[in-house]
Order: sequence, then structure tokens, then C-alpha cells
Amino acid sequence: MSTSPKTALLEEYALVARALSAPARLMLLEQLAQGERGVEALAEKTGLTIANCSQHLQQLRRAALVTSRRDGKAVIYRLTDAKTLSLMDLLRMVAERNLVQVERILRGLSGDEDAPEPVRRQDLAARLAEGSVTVLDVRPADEFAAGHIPGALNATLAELDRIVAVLDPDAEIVAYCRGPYCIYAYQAVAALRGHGFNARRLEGGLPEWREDGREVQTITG
Amino acid sequence: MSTSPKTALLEEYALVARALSAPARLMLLEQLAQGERGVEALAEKTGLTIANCSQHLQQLRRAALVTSRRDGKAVIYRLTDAKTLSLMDLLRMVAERNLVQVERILRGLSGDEDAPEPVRRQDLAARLAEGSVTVLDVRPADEFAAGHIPGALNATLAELDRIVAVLDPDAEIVAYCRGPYCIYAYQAVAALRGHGFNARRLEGGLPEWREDGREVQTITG
DNA sequence: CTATTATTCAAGTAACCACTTGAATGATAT
DNA sequence: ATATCATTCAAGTGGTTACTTGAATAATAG
Repeated sequence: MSTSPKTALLEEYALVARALSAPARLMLLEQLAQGERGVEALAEKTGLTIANCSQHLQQLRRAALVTSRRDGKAVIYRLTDAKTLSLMDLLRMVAERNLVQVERILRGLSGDEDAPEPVRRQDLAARLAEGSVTVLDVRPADEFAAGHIPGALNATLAELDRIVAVLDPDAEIVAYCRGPYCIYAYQAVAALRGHGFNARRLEGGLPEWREDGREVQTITG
Repeated sequence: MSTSPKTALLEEYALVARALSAPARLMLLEQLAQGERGVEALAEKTGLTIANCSQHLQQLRRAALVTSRRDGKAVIYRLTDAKTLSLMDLLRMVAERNLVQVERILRGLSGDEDAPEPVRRQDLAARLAEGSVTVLDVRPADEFAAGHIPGALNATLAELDRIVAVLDPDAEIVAYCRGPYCIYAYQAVAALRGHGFNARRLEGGLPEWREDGREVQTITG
């Protein structure tokens, strides 16, 4: 108890920030934003070793950004609450707004010229209701199965050619992926526009869609 | 360019979080929330050496959380925009909501028993208009002079006795300080209640009051 | 130009963090 | 109980960060 309460408080706040200060942990949070997961699944998705993944998760837990529960032999992690998502989002907004490098990277992803405005979720919902749009989910099949926007097609970037072959060339396409941290949708839109399609990106991803309270479709295997 | 764009992006986001992950830098941001400052003034307020302070400020600048301009020989720093404040605030909210330690520290500051609800800013504004409340600014005199809530008294914690002597024992007192990161108001309220006063804390501090667009009084020396 | 003042840079040290490896724990099934 | 599986712990290594010290830059005053 040699430290003042002021320093003690600041150290706790700093702990939360430090938890967000490693790319590996941001990747984990992005995965968890899709839904709760076990350690092994997270390790596989992020490419971390299991021990390393576990240690990162414990840091996130210490910062109260995630919570865990036991399910048999497995330990299942999930985001503590929506505030965790807000924090990640604000982090991204500050970075995108103020860091030149970020803009350059994002511009590079979009094919460096005309980046069409992203489609807002409420607009997509309206267009979906009238059936005037094709929705493309650019995530791996297992994540698609666990929940996707109703009526969406599914194809990873590698599988885009398959989709291109069957799409109506005049269709308006809206692509989405895991969320604002995920770049699949950027790349898919760039590729589709390269094929001459009228493609745009959805603002946010599935977690945000869910957060809005909108309908989600699942495939039970 | 051996790293993928995905990793590059996450590293930029992580950079912003890392900038927030040291207590010294949070202290600097709290000071800057009061208004722009030069390096020396910041170093003195935070107790850092000048060189160390300068280096921390450069990290904050790299993360685009603060901006600097030259004014003669001095370099003046300020928060880049209101988003920086939002980030700090969200950080604090996550920490307060979910970290047991934080609650314990805050409870300790308030004299560990009955912590009265803080007064909301709009409520204080209304009460001020009808003159039914005494406002106490618990910051150092120079910060008080640079801007305070109109009609507020000023006393640091060390000077509280002076104020206690002249206050109407029946007065309702609202204390505030630098903002949510600052604990002076907590401590002042605890001390005043120890003296039998009806004292409460203002939610937020002067930066938040200003952010609301409310009137601020200054003393030009 | 030289001196002065405010800030930044550069180099060095101690502490800390990410990641790896291999062993230990905890829950379940046999 | 024993075996098995998922996760966590513990120890070690390389790289990074915070802070200190002393020198270097940049703007102004004389």
C-alpha cells in the first residue's frame, strides 16, 4: 500500500488499455465478438499456440474484457458486455480518423481509387425486405453456419470465383464479414468491382448487426 | 511489407491502446483535458522529469491522441479531439464496472460506507440558476483561475479547513475537480461529510462541464 | 552573433512482456 | 482408481519500454 489511491486507480485503467494493446488480443476479441468460443477454437482461428492463446485470454480476463465459464473439460470465453465492443470500436475510430497509416492501408485494400461509401445496416435491412439486393458473407463456412444475415450467400475470398460465376451481373451486392476489424469485406468488394460488379461494403459486420437486434439465420449441422 | 494488411491494421489500433496503457500518460491526458499546456507545465503537474514527460507526449502524439503546435520557444500540446476524452471515459467505465479492485479503491476514498450518488451536471446547472447550492472547486489555484464553474469557491484538499470555517453548516455543497480520473472531489466530499456537511460529488469534472457547452468563468491574472 | 530558454534526441539500465516448451491441474469417461 | 482431454501454470529467452543522464536542436533576447 505504498502507492497512492490515485496511482492505484490509474494503474487499473491502464491495465484495461494494456489488454487492448496487442494485435493478438484484438484478434481474439474480434473472434469473441462473433460469439463465445473455447480456447482451442480461438487458438486455431488466430493461429496462436494453445498455451499462448490461453495466456492472452487470461490477460483479457484480468482486464475484465472477457469472462469465462466451464463447460465440461472446456473453458468457454465470451465478451463481458457490449462495452468491450464499444471500446474496440472507439479505438478503431480514433485510429482511422487520425492515423495516416491506417488510411493508407485501408485505401490499399479498396484498390486505391474510388472507395464507395459503406452501406448502413438500417439501409440494408430495408433493401433486404424488398429483395432488391444480394448479400454476401465473406467469412469461413463455420462462422457462417453459426449465424449470418438471412438470405446471405457465403464465400470466402478464395471461393469468390465460384460466386462470380453464378451472380447476376446487374445485381447490387453488399458484402460483410466479422466486423470493423475484419478486412475480408474490403477485399471482396475490391475483387467484385474488379469483375465489374456493383459491390459495396456493409458498415460493421455480423456482431454489429446482432447488436442492433436484427434477425440472424443459423445452419444447424 | 512482410506483414499482412490485417496485422498492420491491428498494430495501428494496438498502438492507440498502448498509448493509453501507462498511468503517466493517463495523467498527462487528464491534465490536457483541462486545456492545452506546454511541456514544462505538464511535467510539473504530473511530477515527471521534463525529458520523460516529453517522451510520453511523443507517444501520445504518435497515437494521434494529442496534437502539438509551436508557440515561440514552447511547444503546446492539446487533445486532438473529443474522441480522446471518450476513449478515456470508456476505459474508466469498463474498469469501474468490472474490476473489483477499482470499486474497492473508490469505496475507500469515500470513507467506505455511504457514498451518496453524484450530482448530474444538468441538475447542478438548474440548482445554480436558483442559487440553492454551494459549488466547491477542489483543484489547485492556477487551474481554477484558468476556468471554473461560475460562482464556485476554490480550495485544495489541504486548504479545506479554511473553507469549512466560513461555510453555512446547512448549505448543500457540490464538489468537483478535474474529471472522472481525478479523486480530489471524492476526498473533499468525504472530508466535508466528516465535518457534518451535506456534500456530494459532481459527476465528471470541468472538462465534461465544458464539453456540455456550459458557461465557464475565468480569472485573468 | 552569442547567450538563454524550452524542448527533443541519444545512450544506457532495469523492469516487463510475448512467446516457447514441458509439466501440472481439473473434469470426465472407463 | 486410471486414462484422457482441454486448459493452465512455470520457467526461460529475446525483444521492448520506462526512466535517467547528458548532449543537441530551435526559437528568441541582447
